[in-house]
Amino acid sequence: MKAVYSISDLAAEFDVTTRTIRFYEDQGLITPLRQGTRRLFRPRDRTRLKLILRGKRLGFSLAEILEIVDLYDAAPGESGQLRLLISKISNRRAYLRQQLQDIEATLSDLDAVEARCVKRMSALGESI
Amino acid sequence: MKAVYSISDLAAEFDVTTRTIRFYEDQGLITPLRQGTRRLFRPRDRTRLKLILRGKRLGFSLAEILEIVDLYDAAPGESGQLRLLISKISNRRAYLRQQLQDIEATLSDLDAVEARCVKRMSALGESI
DNA sequence: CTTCACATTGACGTTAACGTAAACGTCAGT
DNA sequence: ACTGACGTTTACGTTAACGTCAATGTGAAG
Repeated sequence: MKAVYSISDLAAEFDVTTRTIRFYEDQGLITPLRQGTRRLFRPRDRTRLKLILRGKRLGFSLAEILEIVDLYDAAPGESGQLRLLISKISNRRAYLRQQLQDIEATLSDLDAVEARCVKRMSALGESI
Repeated sequence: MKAVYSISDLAAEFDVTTRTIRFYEDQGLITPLRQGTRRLFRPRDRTRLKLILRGKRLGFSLAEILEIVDLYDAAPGESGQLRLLISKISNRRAYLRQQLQDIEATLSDLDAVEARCVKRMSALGESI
């Protein structure tokens, strides 16, 4: 666990292009330090990137992902802000639960398809 | 459960535009019947649409979704085809399992954020 | 017959999320 | 001093998944 990473370090580790990482910075998703003109990524930035990619695998847009990762290090002092944050979290949870249902439904569909498939194969007298 | 649906029936039921449905037909995702020039959607088409939208919620592209829904009513006779189908199913399962992990990780993250949040509120002496 | 809601096919416009190319800076190694 | 690997910004190109007209057809109701 290094203290700083170059842009190509992270690109290699997470299998994205440097262009992608710069684009994420452009969109305000990451804010690496600078040493002169070069970007310096701290562990914090690395974590952010990891979260971004996780969000992408779940099909969220970058705008949504920005909202989500911003939840993580929001430290609002006022109680109105806190209430808003909690409500956002609740919305996000509802969405994720829907996704869970979708995945389970799909997995069970796949089970059925595969079962038919195996049956058909054994009918053909084939070994698996 | 009607026998046939108009395009706007389905659009209303699933909260998409007719444009979207026509686009899906264009991409070969649905193939409704025709009565003259008009589209006639059978329960089969309705089910397909439902599957498509489920795929979308999981962040799949239409191309991927086409592959997935095609798994469902593939009835290949030859054993090579069957083996291929089973391998595709297995790949899909792996992807879905990754998504499950992502969702669980995110949910647990949200738990942590919320806990911090609640703690902060109680420190402010507020009721929830 | 006309109106009206609903349908059709084109065709161009739009947004997100990068890809790609150009033109250039910088720094360690030989 | 030169090369090569790595970095930078700027800017135009691309693809997916529709949106948005426009022009037109069609069937039932008044």
